[in-house]
Amino acid sequence: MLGGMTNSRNPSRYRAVADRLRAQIRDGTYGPGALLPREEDLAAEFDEDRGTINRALKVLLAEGLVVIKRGKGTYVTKIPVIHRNAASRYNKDSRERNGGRGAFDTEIRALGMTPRSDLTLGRTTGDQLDDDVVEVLLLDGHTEVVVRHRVMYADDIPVQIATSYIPASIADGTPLAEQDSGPGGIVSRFADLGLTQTRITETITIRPPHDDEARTLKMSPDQRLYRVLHVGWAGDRAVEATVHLMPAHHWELEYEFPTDADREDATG
Amino acid sequence: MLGGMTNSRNPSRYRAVADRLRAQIRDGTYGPGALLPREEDLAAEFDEDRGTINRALKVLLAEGLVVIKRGKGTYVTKIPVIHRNAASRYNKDSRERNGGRGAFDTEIRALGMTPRSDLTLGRTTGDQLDDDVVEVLLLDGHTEVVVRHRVMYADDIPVQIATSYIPASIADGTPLAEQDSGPGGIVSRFADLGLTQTRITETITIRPPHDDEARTLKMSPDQRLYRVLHVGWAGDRAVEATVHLMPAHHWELEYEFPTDADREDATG
DNA sequence: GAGTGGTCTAGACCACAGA
DNA sequence: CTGTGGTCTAGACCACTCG
Repeated sequence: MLGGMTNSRNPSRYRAVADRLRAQIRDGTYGPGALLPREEDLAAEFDEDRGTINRALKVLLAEGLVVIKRGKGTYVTKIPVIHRNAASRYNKDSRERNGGRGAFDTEIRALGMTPRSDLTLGRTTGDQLDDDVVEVLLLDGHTEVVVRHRVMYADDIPVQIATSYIPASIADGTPLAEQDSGPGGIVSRFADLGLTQTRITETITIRPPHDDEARTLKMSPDQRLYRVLHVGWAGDRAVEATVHLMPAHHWELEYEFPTDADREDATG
Repeated sequence: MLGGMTNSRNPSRYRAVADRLRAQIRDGTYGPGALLPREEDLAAEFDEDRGTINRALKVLLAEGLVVIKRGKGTYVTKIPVIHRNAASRYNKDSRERNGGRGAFDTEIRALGMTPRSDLTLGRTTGDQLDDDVVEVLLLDGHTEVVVRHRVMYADDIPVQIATSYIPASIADGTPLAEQDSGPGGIVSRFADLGLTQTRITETITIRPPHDDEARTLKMSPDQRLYRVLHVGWAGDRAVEATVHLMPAHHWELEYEFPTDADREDATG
């Protein structure tokens, strides 16, 4: 009575268990924040080996549906999905509308949660940066960049790491190199410097977290994060690059853009 | 000699094995398309149990680094990352530049691969559609929509499912309801109808594939796909919604948009 | 049928949390 | 010290591929 499968839909017992638990989470049997029975009890309930249950819970963990606390138990995830609208983040109206708070604050408050963020300032050269950041900022081994490293929380749960890189030649002597970048965020500061960002590009990839990122964001290695490389352009010059790391299961990303019929280069 | 860990970086043996194999894939020890040794041999090589090796390979599978073919062996993934630029896809210049071929063709040919796609036409009512599609197209239980379902391949490897929904009231009697939607893709057809899409919104989420999607895209349930809900707006009316499903490890998504300083509603 | 991966089991030991 | 999850093992059986 080993191995085997029930049908083609559920190739394995642990996936079948995962499916059943997932359904129970969705239908409210186990609501947000609820503590699931311990694995041994689930094993008895489903008449499976504990190993099978453990594997099933790993599936749900990878999907971000549960949070497993070693030594304590397995809980249903609390956070709703956070919506990030890229366009409105960099829209002047929006920036001023929310009273000088950043876009992140708005996103989190929209969910009735409390935003918080920790900022660390630093500087470095291209050696230790991701290749694409180096490339877009035209860095060589010597050029220094100011690093603004932010860890963002919603109700004390870490939901994003955002690291901005600004060439020191631009940032030095401005609020960009200071702890408090002032109302409206750094985009407004660039405008003050005469470096109005007219164009934004964002490149999205998905990958597992590195060890340090997993620690900071309290993620399992089986979970995935969005890596968004955000670049602000003043003309053809990249004046700022920011890498956003967000647990994929917590976020939904939205983009909005005009087609060429609506742009200056439209011909018809 | 059971359990245990080597250090805090590699909490478990299977992850350590995964790390070593990942490194070997990156450094070319096992190049694209290469066949890895069978699990039993890897077990001997790393002096681990086969179960541990199997678990390590599952990690790499979930990351999309290997393709496991039951009964045959485990191979290093061949496909490079495909780049999708949302803005240029819907730019008239680009559409005409590539000789009437769609954006997908361009994306795949840019990698030296051969694109192919299968189109299935159908129609349905809102009942069976995703909630967000129903909502944006203002569908009720009766309104019919034309469904254009495409499965796209690169060198015969499935890399995307794109399903477009167009209200029948718009599509009927036009090429939109036909097998061949004509040069420039359906966006050009909308323009012909006087429904020039002036604005696009795309909403991105990550999730595991459903069973049928996993089969079509040859994905493991542990892998993830991007779900991009693309909506074309003519004024305030959504004239088309397309759901793009793409294995996350195969794709990189790029967006480009002007800041308000560059838009008609700019005040300063 | 032989070869390869997929999974299950049952028991054991480790690591972290908390009283 | 107890409770909970994390992992490893060794063996066994199943499923898919190919000759």
